[in-house]
Amino acid sequence: METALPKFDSVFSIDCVIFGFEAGELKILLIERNEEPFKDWFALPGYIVEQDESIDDGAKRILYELTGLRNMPIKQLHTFGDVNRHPQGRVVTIAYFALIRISGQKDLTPITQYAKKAFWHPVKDLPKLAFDHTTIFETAFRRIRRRLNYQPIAFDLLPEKFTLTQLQSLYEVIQDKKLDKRNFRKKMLSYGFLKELSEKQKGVSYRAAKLYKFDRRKYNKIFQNELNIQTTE
Amino acid sequence: METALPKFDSVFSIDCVIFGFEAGELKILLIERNEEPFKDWFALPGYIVEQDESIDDGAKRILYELTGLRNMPIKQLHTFGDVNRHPQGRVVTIAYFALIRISGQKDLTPITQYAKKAFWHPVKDLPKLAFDHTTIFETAFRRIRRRLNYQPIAFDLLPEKFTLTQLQSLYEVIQDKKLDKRNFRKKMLSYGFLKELSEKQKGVSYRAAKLYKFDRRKYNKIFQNELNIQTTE
DNA sequence: ATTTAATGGTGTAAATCTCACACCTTATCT
DNA sequence: AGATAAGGTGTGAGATTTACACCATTAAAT
Repeated sequence: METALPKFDSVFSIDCVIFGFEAGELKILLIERNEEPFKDWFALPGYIVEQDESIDDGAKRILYELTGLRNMPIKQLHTFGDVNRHPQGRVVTIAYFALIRISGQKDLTPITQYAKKAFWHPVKDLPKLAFDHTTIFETAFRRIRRRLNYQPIAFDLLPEKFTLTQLQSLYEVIQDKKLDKRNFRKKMLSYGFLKELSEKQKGVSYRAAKLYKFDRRKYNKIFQNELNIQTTE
Repeated sequence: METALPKFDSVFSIDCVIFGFEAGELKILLIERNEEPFKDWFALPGYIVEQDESIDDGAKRILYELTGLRNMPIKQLHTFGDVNRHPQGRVVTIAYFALIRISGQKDLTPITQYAKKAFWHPVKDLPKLAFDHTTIFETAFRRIRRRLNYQPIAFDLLPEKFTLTQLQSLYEVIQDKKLDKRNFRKKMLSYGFLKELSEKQKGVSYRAAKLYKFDRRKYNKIFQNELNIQTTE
């Protein structure tokens, strides 16, 4: 038996749901905890916020310390504040989420001892997570599913240069439904914010596809008039 | 000079942005504070959460105590956690919002001494508010503006029986643009969730309009298949 | 009784968007 | 050369969106 853990009196923590896309699968970042409670469990990267940092800054710092990912473009998701969500007392957690390129990231090395490791795990077939982290994940997943329809978030998950097939399969994975190839391409290209490159895909054992880039400047120009693109929420 | 206020060490508060519609104007509920800091200022109804209540419960309690409104259907908006947003120390605030019927509410009497009074104020021409409450309001307003396009939130603001003109003018006020009368009516009626009553408007000095009701059961039946209607976020 | 003022209530046609649907092309591998 | 695997393309039907103007009804004023 271990000694009782200290009790918290009203603290806030951050938990991050970081999405990535790799090998045709949507994944999130998990850590393996190295601390009680829930020692050795898998969990979302999260920790307690300091007194003298904003929650946004804290979220970035915590994500960095637990996973080695610096300065990620995270956004606030939702705050979870049930009385008994944390066994050590009153811990209200502010959840953040981000969609990032897995490919561009070096290794995931926790800077602190609180996590043994950090790793990508497919969202299909997630293990049981510590605390109420499964609920937090589900909230985040619902959010990006909806948001996919009105914000260009897919491009954050893809490599800088991507094929239309990759883009389509990402949409299919997030929304869990098949899309029609011709209609999908027609629509995507009609927006006018995809830049066709002269390069082609490499290293595939079949006809190589054209590569495209997302042109954010054009996107902003096109959609600046449409009612309030939300950027921080 | 007054004595220094006590310093807070990591507490959470709730602030509520409660929208109403009256006399053709969109309004929110404000209180006049009766406590330092910002004594005598106008502010969103808000206070500090207790140790033993969830943030959702706390939000309902606080709204009740400050305005006399019981058991409102509030939803979480966003959490504001800049370090210096509260002069007394670290107070992270979780903002909630709701859209309600002004007409059905009795008087707004604060139960606690912390507010001198509570009252409706048009969102056009809001006064300077305490803390970062202006920012919180703006976030809430952006949220409902967007949401109006995909959720039936307008009916929460209207009386139970309303005319199509009232409904249209509410849309126009929230989105700050004129809509075409024929197209608006055609579309609203095409959804099939408005029930035409046999009653007519009363007490107007011109031709009385037909009254309608929002039929939530029908709405749910019609939209149950459409990807995840978000209810709690 | 008539007029005025104010809002209620209605339809159509053009343009755009959405959706369903199938085959040839290109590159690589054997 | 043939097999394999994905790349890439167009059309027509139906639904939705948009622009647009006039008569009807009621109460109040004269």
